[in-house]
Amino acid sequence: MALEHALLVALRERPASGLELARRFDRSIGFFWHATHQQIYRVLARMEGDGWLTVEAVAQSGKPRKLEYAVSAAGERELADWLTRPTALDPLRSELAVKMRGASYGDRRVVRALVEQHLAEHRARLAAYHGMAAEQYPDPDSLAAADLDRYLVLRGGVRMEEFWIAWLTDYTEAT
Amino acid sequence: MALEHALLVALRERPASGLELARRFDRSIGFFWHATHQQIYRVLARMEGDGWLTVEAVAQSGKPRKLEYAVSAAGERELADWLTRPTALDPLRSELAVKMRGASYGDRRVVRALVEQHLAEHRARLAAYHGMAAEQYPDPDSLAAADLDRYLVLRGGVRMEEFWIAWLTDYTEAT
DNA sequence: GCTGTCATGTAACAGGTTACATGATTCG
DNA sequence: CGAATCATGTAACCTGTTACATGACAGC
Repeated sequence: MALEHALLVALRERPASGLELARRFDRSIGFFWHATHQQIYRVLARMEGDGWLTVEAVAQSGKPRKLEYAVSAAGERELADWLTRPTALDPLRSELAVKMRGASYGDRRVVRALVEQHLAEHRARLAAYHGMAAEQYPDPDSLAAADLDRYLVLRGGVRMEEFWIAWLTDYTEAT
Repeated sequence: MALEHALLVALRERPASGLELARRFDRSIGFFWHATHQQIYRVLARMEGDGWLTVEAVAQSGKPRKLEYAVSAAGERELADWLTRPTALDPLRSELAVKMRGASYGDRRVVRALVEQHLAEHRARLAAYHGMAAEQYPDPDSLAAADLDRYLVLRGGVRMEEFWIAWLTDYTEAT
């Protein structure tokens, strides 16, 4: 499992509650990882039981109290160790690709329309990522350490959307 | 679930046994979908129970008999219907991206080495895909219908590997 | 008879999704 | 009071992975 380690990275960047983590996973880190709040709560509880995290109840003005998690020394060791372990190539599962491949067994025009819809959504995402890059990293050449890492992963998100746009455009032009 | 539908596509292209499907999923269709033989057997049995597939025991010379599955009329209807249903954007989960983002919480040089190893594997895959394209589709401009679809998905596989190579190269040059 | 390959499976588990439940607090 | 938002969780289910089991057949 790697959600645990994605959470360790997120919590080392900044301690947070379960819901805050879920929201963060819908943005920055979420280019390449996603999790629902239900799953996050479950995993946080287990990690705290394993001693990787510490919890603290934090009162908030105007909102219910939240449980803020932070990485413990044992969690830091686990994260550092995990970072050195080899990783298999990340498999991609694309339902859309299966539909593109099987288009001739149904209505090709509908499949083409689905592709065009995805294309529009990927274009919107690309624009959003460009906006985030311009806002959060106005001067990319002067970045270092953790800031540089975050920027480079955002660059990956941009390239990913460019990949989808290029491929799906290719498809619509050829069909 | 979409493994069922990926199997319907694969079996409409050509009836096959469970193990043959598993092998096929490691190649052509496998750019964007993967499944182990254990999972495939389980799903095939359920699909046959649902009436989407027919089975036939086929004797082979020099090998044990195999169970060959083919798509039934009900399966064809289901596939055609699924092809018209909208699909959410395919989420990508990348452990390597999490490691890149968290590199500063461990040994950055080791993370960099992992990235270089992935880079080499993606280069090898790209070469393999180019080889498949040259061998199976020597004249892409004259393709139509199912052959065109398969070629366009292979193009997607090529673009995918190019995405990884561009991004990971980017990363190694910046760190 | 042993090893390797082909072929089909079972069982236990881990990971992830979906639907629902509960309570605090603010705002109209 | 009712609706909306924030926050934490439970339960049931589905999907996918890992480890193991079984048997047929070929070649040495």
